[in-house]
Order: sequence, then C-alpha cells, then structure tokens
Amino acid sequence: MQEYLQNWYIQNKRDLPWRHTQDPYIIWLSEVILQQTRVAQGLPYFLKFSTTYPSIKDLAEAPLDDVMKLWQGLGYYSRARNMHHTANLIYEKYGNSFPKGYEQMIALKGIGPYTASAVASFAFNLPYAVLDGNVNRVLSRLFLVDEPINSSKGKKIFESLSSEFLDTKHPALHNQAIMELGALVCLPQNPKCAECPLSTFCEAFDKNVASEFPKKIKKQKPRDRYFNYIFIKQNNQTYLNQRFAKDIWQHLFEFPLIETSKKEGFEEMLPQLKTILDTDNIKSISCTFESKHQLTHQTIWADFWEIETSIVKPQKEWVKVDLQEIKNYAVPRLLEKFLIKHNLQ
DNA sequence: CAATCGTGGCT
DNA sequence: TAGCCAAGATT
Repeated sequence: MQEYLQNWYIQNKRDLPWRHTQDPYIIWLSEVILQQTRVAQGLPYFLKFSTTYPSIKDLAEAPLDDVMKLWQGLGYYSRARNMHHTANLIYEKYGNSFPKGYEQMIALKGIGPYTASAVASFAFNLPYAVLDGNVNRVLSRLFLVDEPINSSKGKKIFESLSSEFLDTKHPALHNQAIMELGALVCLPQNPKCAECPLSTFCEAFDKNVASEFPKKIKKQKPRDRYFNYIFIKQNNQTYLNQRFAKDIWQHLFEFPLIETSKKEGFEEMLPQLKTILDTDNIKSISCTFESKHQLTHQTIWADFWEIETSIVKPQKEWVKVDLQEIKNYAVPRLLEKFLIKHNLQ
C-alpha cells in the first residue's frame, strides 16, 4: 500500500522551497513555521526567515526583538522565542552543529514529537513516523478509527498506528507522501476520494463515511476579555509597553492597557485614565477605534482611547516612541490593524 | 493532561 | 455567521 502512496506523491507533490534542501536547520525552520499553520500563510515567513537568517549562527546572533518583528502576524509567538533560544543553545553549546538524533532533538525547546520526527526523517532519513493533523485524518479514515484524535486514548492509538504504517525503508518519502495526501486529497471536508491512490484500501471510503472522520472532542467556547488601550499623543510621540506576563502575545508590544471585566464607556474610563497617566491635563479624549479580535480561546473586545496631553507621568516600563517608529516594534495583529487605519504602519 | 498559545481562509 | 481547522508544543 505504501508504494501506491509514494508513487502518487512523486507524481503529484507540490514544489515547495523547503523540499529543495537537506539542511536540518532550514528544515527545522520550515517545520516550526508550519506548526498549526497553512502553507499559504507560512510560505512568505519561511522566505523571509531563510533569507534573513540563512544559518543557525545568523538566527542565534540576532536580537530576539528582531526575530519577533519578523514573526509578527504569524501567531503562536512562543515558536519564535523557543526557536531563537534553541538556535543560541546549538550555536554556543553544541558547536554550531545541529543534533542528528530524535532524542537529542526532542530535548530542545520548541521541538516536540512531530518536529523531531520530521527533521529526523527529512534531513537524516531516520525511521520516525510523523503524526500531524493530516496523518491523523488519513489514518482515521483508512482504518476507520472511532476514537477521537484529541483524546488521550486516541493519541496513543494513532501514535502506534502511524509507526506501524511507516515504510522504514523510505522514511522521508513516506512521511512527505502521507502528509501531502492529507493536504491535497484526503481533505477535512469533501475529500477527493476519486483521486485517492489508497481508496481501494480505505475502510471509510468503502462505507462512504470518510467525511465523518476523524472523530474529535469538541472544544469549549472562548472567553470574553475587554481591552482598553491608551493611545497617548504627546506632540509626535506615544508610549508602548511590552507584554511579559504568562498570557497571550508574550514579548510583543502594545499601547498601555487597562483590562476591564466588561465594556466600559467614557465616564467609567476617564478616572482610570487620569490615574494611570497621573495628570488632569488632558486636552482631548475619545474612543477612536473599536475592534473584536477572535483568538482560539478568547474573544478580545478592544477599545482604543486616544488622548492628547502635554503632561504625562509614564510608568517606568513604558517605552517612549516617535509615532513614525512604532512600525519597528513587533505588535499583535489587533494593534497592527489600528496602526494601519491611522496611517502609522 | 486538559487548557492554552494566533491568525486567516473556508463554508 | 460562527465554527472548523491548519506540517503542534508546553505546562
């Protein structure tokens, strides 16, 4: 069966830039960028990163804020922080040589079972089976697995299933092929079973239930949060604050923030704004932008309060920034959309 | 180990 | 439209 899969892959694979190299660093870079990310969204970031940081040394020596700025807009920002941290470790402690075994790789920050298997097989042709969303879907249909892919029991089942299914003689080819099949043919909705090289082996296709697989436990609804950003305009300058808390958008910048438990109006906000700015000298104040920002586990309801003032006693962690310089800081998409609307980007 | 970490495209 | 989901990892 694996031979049918591999022949299909050889004839139908997409021409993607990270498929032209055996350099484990470049493969690692592509895999981290593509975690939970579509190829179309990750591709421009891969091109930027592989050009700006063509070697581990280049990435390791770059300031983290530069790396975050280049990552801006891609989401799941811990990927960028972990990758930068691991690049430093490899460059300084491992003599700039990328680890060549699965166990050594998975010990590194940001490299989990999937990425370790992917780099081990693609770069070194080692016999480790990748298990991602594509592989889960293909296997659940092929073998009609009822157990949800995101249950503890299901994860173990699919782990062993993917290992058994691996063609240990051609690990790299096999892993690429099964993922590509999931991406191009064995689609989540409306799978193209007529084009599938494995349809004659597929139990779900045989029973005409492919679209009902994989089974999945439903997630709970996101919680609401209410962000009140303070856009301080003092001559041609404003203030930014970097997020360090164990929360969303770690290490990104934003305007000073007042988080409230519900949406607040002008009357409720004014005293809080005066307290935080430590001034009564406010020339003008208005809410100039409202935005709903949807994340996986949170719905952010954001209000931007634009304040003109001459006297501001900034909190010590705030950074004073020329309006024209804001664009040099890594910011969440929510803030980027505000900046675009106000011609500051 | 179940919850959490972004963003955008699709239906 | 609101939900699903995409080359997962961490805690």
